[in-house]
Amino acid sequence: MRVSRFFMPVLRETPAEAQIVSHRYMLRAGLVRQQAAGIYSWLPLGHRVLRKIEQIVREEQDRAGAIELLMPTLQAADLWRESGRYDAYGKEMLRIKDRHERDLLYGPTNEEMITEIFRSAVRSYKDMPRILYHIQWKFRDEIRPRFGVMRGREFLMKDAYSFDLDAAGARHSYNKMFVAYLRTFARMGLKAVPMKADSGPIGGDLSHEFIVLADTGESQVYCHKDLVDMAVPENVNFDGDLEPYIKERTSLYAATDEKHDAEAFAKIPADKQLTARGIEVGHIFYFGTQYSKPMNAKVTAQNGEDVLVEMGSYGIGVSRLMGAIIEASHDDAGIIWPESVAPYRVGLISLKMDDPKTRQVCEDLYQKLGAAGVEVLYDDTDERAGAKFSTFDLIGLPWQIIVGPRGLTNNQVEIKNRKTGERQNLAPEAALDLFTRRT
RNA sequence: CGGGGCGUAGCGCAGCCUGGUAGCGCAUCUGGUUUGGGACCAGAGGGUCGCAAGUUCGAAUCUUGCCGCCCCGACCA
Repeated sequence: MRVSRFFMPVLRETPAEAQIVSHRYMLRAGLVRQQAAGIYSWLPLGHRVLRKIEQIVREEQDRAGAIELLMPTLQAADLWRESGRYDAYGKEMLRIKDRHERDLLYGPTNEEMITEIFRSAVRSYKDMPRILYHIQWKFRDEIRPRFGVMRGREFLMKDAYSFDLDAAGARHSYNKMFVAYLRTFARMGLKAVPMKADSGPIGGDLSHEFIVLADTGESQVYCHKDLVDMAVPENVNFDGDLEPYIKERTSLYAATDEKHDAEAFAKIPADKQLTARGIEVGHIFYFGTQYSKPMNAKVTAQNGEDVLVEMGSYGIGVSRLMGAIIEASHDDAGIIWPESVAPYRVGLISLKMDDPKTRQVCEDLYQKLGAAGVEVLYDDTDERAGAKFSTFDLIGLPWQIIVGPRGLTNNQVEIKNRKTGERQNLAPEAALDLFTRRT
């Protein structure tokens, strides 16, 4: 993409409403625009990041055996009356009437709907177990939205739901999601620690929150240091025994403020005690028959008896993750995107568009990088060098290729790593090779 | 919802206390000089001063009501 034809409204100054760093940079780098309290438009750069996060979530869900579908944002109130939650949910739920005065709601979550879909389609144990998920916009009318996209009212969420014949099966489904989450967050460059959690209004008795450690996190967390850098499970057989992966983590102390047990924490060796701030990016629940019972979701088991299905639900805050990633990865100049979610991998910066040699080398690099499938954002504008450097540091692409007449007198372009700040001078062909051979 | 604050040009702000018909920086446009870390000179455009009512000869400024946004708290992916 050429900057001269792109839509990337960067702000030199910070809008007054943005307090925390991720919010400030998201506005300044032109990732989002606020439309109302807690409701955002996703501008092209932000949209690309959102799609990349979403895709990582999708791939890891699929790998764990979950199946994607898509449910609507609007739901009929009757469905929620069946579970009893229409009245229980309170003002957080946005309630709407259609032209016929029928009660609708903008879904804050989808347990009822997925239970309805499942019960109407599945009769036999032979179609079990299943994990179904979708990635869809939700709305929760928070009393006070804040921190930009980190606590919006409208947000993109992956929510998965598991259906099993018995508690042991449900436990295995829970474990699948547990492991999938470890992999998902690690791929985004995040260190997410599973912590014991309250099951909250959704209910249930087995629940973990996945917390990203970041200084600006909204909640206080306590955990064993070894959890932070624990290796992510590779080559997992999701149909095999997953308990060892779970035990490895749950045997070490980790809790959010609400569940914190100071005595247990004190038993950790002092040099392993970690008190930090955290951002919740995922939450998994096992809740048994809490919805299948009132909604009468049953299947016939092998012995011919009808049994209520055992369920769990598993959320990831997809749009929130963008904020969390920035909180965890930035410096004074701007965002530092991990390569896996960066809107473009490479920024190609022409320092002097009216220098024929510079232009020719840039155009050639741009064309060849593109042909090789490297995502490149090419600044072909007449801006001054300093302005371009600042902009590219702000938007945080992992790599910059800086091309100017000074370097080209020695047939050199400069490669800058945004994260480390390391620079190296290479011939244009060598720079091209550096990015194309690794893809 | 309780407490605090803010709404004046695209962004950041001043002006309000003490009413007299709107200003600064950045950004934008034109011309020129510049050009490897947010240039300089000259000129130009751009504002229902959040909305409404009231007070007044006159309201960005005073009064009342409403709306929106931000921060702290209780709540949440």
